[in-house]
Formats: sequence, C-alpha cells, structure tokens
Amino acid sequence: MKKSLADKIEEYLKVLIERSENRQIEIQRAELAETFCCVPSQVTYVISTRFNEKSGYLTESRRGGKGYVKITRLDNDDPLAQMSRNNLFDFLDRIKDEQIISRRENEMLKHLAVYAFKEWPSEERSRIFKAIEEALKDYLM
Amino acid sequence: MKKSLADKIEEYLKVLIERSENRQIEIQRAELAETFCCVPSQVTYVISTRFNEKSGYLTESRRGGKGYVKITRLDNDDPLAQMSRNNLFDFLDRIKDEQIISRRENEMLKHLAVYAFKEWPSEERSRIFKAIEEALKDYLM
DNA sequence: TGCAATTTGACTTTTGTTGACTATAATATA
DNA sequence: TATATTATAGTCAACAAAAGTCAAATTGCA
Repeated sequence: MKKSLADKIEEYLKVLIERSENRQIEIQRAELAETFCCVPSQVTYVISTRFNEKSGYLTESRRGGKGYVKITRLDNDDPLAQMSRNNLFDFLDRIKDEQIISRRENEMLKHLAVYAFKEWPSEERSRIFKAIEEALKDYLM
Repeated sequence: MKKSLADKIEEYLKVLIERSENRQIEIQRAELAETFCCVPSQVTYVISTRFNEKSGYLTESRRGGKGYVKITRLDNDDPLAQMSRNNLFDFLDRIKDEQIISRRENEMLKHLAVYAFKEWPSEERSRIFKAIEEALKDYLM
C-alpha cells in the first residue's frame, strides 16, 4: 500500500504508544511536524481522524509554552462498558458544545472517568459511567 | 471469442492475485486505467462485475490521496462456510444500508471476519461467522 | 434485430495537505 | 503586579488527489 503522509504519522505514533510504559505518549505537535517535514496542522489532522474516541483513544493537550499533545490508548474493555463510556463521552461533548462545561472540564472529566476506574471490573465500570453521567446531569442541569 | 477490455483487465488482475503472496493485491484505479488506456470507471466496472463477493472476492478501498483498491480472493472451499460467510456479508450490507453501521465499519467487520479466522478449520468457520452475526445483532439491535 | 454486456465521461464523495488566522499558556519585563 | 512577548496548539477553508456513481452511447451476440 502506498502510504500517505497521514498513514506514516499514524504508524509512527502507534509504535511510540506500543513501546510506552502505559499506552500513553506525549508529543509536541510542531516537533513531530518537523520530523515529517509537514505543517503542524497535518499532525492535528492525523490525531483527530485516527486517534479519536471512536478509535479507542483519548487525547488531551495544552497550548502555549511547554505545550503538548497527550494520546492515551484506552484498553479494550467489554462492549457494555465501552458503550457506556461512549455514552458518557458523548454526553460530555454535548454539554461542552452547549457551553455548560468548558473544553478543559470536558477533558478533565473524561480523563477522570477513564483513569479513576481503570482497575475496576468492567461490568462495574459500565454502571460507574452511567452513574457519573447521572450525577453530572443532576448537578448541571 | 474476441476478448473485451473488461476480460483483459480481469485476466490481468487474476494473474497478479495468483502471483501474490497471500491472494491479495492492491492497485490504484487510475494507474491501472492508464495501463489499459481506458477511463478509471472501467476498472470499477470490472471489479464490481468480476471480483464481487458472489465470485468469492473481497474488495476494500480508500479514496483521496494515495487511495487504493484492495482485492482479496477468499478461497474457502467448504460450501457451508462459504454460505455462512455470504449470510454474514449480506447481513452486514443490510445494516449498512439501514445506516446502523457506517460504510467503514461494514468494511472493517468483513475484513475482520475473513482475516481473524483465516487459519481456522473451515467447518468451524461456519459456526464462527454465525456467532459473529448473532453477537452483532445482540449488540446493535 | 433486440437485448445484455461493455465503454465512456460528467459529476459526486471521500480523504489528505497546506497555510493563514485564532486561542491559550508560560515567561520576561516594566 | 500588570502587561507584553513568545511559544505552543487549534480551527477552518481552500485546494488536491484519489475512488465511486450513474446513465447515455456503443458493441457484440443469440
């Protein structure tokens, strides 16, 4: 297969994640762009198309000095937990779009939900995600 | 019998598949059209009439820069496995048409079904295809 | 001759690439 | 401390590079 630039960057990042300790990497957008001789927004494109939630990744970032993009591969849990995680994430995205929470809060809550309950059995995780969603609705709406 | 252009392209592709490592080739539509001095849609025609699922082939593709068409010959000689694979594929096409899954997911699932269980004995494959179909129904519907 | 298969090309959709502009965070400076 | 500067990342729209769709025109058999 003739690999597009986007394919190559994707591959590169996946190798990095594979080699990482905890399925999580932190890159600098401009630096990676430099490595691949492309514009920085190309990196953004790859991340948004290949490392989104639908593909099982969580991304967080910060602008400004010492900025970064962090990519975490969400371990495969059972379909039920995955579904309720997606529901929760959809909900969080919705209330972010409606400006009920900020972009930062959105990221924080996603991170929290994923990490805080990483070790729980996945059947419980499913209930936990639902509970989080309910609690937020109760609080915010 | 005078060979039509479509016949020649078909023959050409079959030779390529025969020579390939894994009964799978990847072409670029425009490039192949160039080779045969015809319009690209002629290639699409050949692929859709001669390399469809009914004839025992799986095709995948991507548009845009560095796009491709991938053709895989499914040689699965057990008629039972072949039938249940066709059933599964029909099901996947149906739920794609009903927009329960996307075109991309449709392709992905077909690919998965064919490749993940490539090495299984074909009698088991029949059961596996059915199990996949059931699991999807359970999950999606 | 008439029908089915083939061939063609205009138009559509999807995917990838680039760059100008915007937003945000850290740091230096008044 | 407030403000300016610098260093990041994000957004969006234009453009490019493929493959797909569809129907009209053509061809070749039975």
